[in-house]
Amino acid sequence: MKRNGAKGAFGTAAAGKPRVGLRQVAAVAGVSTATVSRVVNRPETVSEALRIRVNMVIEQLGWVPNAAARALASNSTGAIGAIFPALALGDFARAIDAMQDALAAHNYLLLLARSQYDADQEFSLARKLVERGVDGLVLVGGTRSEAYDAFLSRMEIPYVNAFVFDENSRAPCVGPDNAGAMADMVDYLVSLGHTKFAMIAQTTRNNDRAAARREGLRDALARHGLAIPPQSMVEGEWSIAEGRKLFRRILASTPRPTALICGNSMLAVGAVLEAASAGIDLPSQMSIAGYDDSELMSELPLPITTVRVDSDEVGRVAADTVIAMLQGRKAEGRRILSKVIARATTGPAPHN
Amino acid sequence: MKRNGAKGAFGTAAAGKPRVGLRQVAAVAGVSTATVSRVVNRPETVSEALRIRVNMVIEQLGWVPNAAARALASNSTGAIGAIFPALALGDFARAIDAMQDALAAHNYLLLLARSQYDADQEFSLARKLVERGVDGLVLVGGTRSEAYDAFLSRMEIPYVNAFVFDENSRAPCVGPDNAGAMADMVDYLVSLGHTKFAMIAQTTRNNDRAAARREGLRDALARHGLAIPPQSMVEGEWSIAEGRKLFRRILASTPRPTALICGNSMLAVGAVLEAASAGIDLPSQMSIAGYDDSELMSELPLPITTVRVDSDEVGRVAADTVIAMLQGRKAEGRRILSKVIARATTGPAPHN
DNA sequence: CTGAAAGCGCTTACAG
DNA sequence: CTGAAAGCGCTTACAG
Repeated sequence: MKRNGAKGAFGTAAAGKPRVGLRQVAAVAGVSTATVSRVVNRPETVSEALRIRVNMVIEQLGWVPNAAARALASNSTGAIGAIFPALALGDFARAIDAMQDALAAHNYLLLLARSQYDADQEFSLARKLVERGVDGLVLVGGTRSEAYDAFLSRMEIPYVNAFVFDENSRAPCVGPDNAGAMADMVDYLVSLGHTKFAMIAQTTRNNDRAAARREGLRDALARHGLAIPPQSMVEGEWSIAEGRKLFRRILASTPRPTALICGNSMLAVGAVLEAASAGIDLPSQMSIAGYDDSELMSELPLPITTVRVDSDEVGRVAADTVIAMLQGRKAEGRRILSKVIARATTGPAPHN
Repeated sequence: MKRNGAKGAFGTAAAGKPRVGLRQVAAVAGVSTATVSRVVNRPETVSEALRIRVNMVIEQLGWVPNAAARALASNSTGAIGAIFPALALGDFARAIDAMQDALAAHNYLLLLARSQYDADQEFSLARKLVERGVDGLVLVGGTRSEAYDAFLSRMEIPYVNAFVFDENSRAPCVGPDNAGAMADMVDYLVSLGHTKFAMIAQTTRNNDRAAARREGLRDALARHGLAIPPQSMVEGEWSIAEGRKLFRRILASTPRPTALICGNSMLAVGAVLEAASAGIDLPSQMSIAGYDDSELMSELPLPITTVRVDSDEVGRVAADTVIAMLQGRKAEGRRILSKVIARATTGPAPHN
């Protein structure tokens, strides 16, 4: 049941437009369709004369190969899917950029989706991407429902967990040691004499990175014989306004902490700005630290102490790892380094 | 040349895995492949009994349709491509989020790519997206090379120009009147008595929005009998550090302007911060205004005057417009409103 | 190095 | 409402 008005290698001139396809290219060039395909996909297997001739015809006819047909025939789409909770947050944005570059270098296209920190939405997007035939997947975090996990292994699709690191994960992980990063921050602040801590964590629901950071902080404090009282542990999203509001809450709690750790850069900026509004001098009266080193953290009048994660590296390595898996090479995952960047908002604990 | 070890409707049980497909679903359900397809795509055309039976089998077998095959057979992929210069900049990030939601509501998937303000890269990404079979395209801006333009019309793919507005464009435009937005800002500042202007424009290369804003500013000034001297017109990227650096340059130029307009929010933040460092009081000694209303603009100690564009609306309407075109409905494009938000960084011109 | 032809997994007019 | 079957536009073993 032909959809075109005519048939045969040349016959399509009748109704509608000829819709140039590989078949027409082959006909005009006087070669088989196999040869055209080879010129495009494995040019080294074709004689130079034919290669040149075919390429000229392709150019002249302006043929654009149909990726759906190619995917169907070759069982591979040349696309990698990535699902991020959000696209515009500092660390993620940088990783996405780096990932796209790394994939492009290997001629893969990145299909990007955003789950809004919603587990169901992520699963549903993963299904859509797989249906659409991505060859591999980059996911954020390593915690998912049984059904989602089962789906992933049933589909036998290679994927990596980004922004987390766990050697025992079933999929390769490419990310920082979230708990360890926070422990480093705690150690740094304890070394400054702080004993009364508070935290404005990033919402931990559907966010195993944030949860790991919170636990990392708790464990590190415990190691020093310290603890955070419940009223000094709050959660917020990713905004300056939220950081301000929650800082007020922390301030009202007793005992007033001398060291506040924020779960992301925007919360930290909000807290620092609100401290100024409240007339609290940093760091003499209180130390504030963040997580994620966006430009804002260093450019504000009071540069903010934070944890820097090489997010470009996360994106680049995540991309390379999926590609390695697709090529059947060993894919190991990699722990990405993080480090405390001490700046003006932290200092020795005030004397009592 | 079968790739599977066996053939026939049931025969694939041999080697490898059965790879459940529509064919197996049909066989198990005891219906034709046509019926399975209808159950999935036009369920209302199938009797309830069959629909239920088939859906159970689909569920039980965990069948995931192959989008490549579907695209090839139906000549439509259910995907819309979008190419943005960058993904994480305030206005773009918001538009992308809104676009994704609007597309998802119509069951379209968004394929997102990033051109880095590079015209060649954009053209090449457009080709890749079209090869990959997107049904439509959302592009940023309305200026492109002849070859790119020709490609777009040859492919007969519906697309919209986002973030610009031009009634005479060959494709529907969904965006603000960039020149008019800047003219409004000029009018506002002139009404405050300013006559000596400077601008830190966003780089205008490959950016017709930034160019339009610069020209809009020039024209508006001319209407008031004013002009910007060359040394008071500089260009920068999207960063606080750049805003700081260029503010220093503006400050060193003669005559020193009393009103500075910045091409984006980060440049404005940098300029405002650097003004503070330079001991220049805003707005008594100088007025500074930005463009784009990110959270930063209102949350810093000195809230910054800016132009707000409803970017969510840009994304939403752009998505709806492409969908309308795909459905063969009239697609008109739409001018998105922008408005000046006066805040603390602007005020009456200082007396000489 | 090149070609003839089957097959990838769906959709959809056509006939009933 | 349902089914038999052609066709979507490529790729790729197989044979030469």
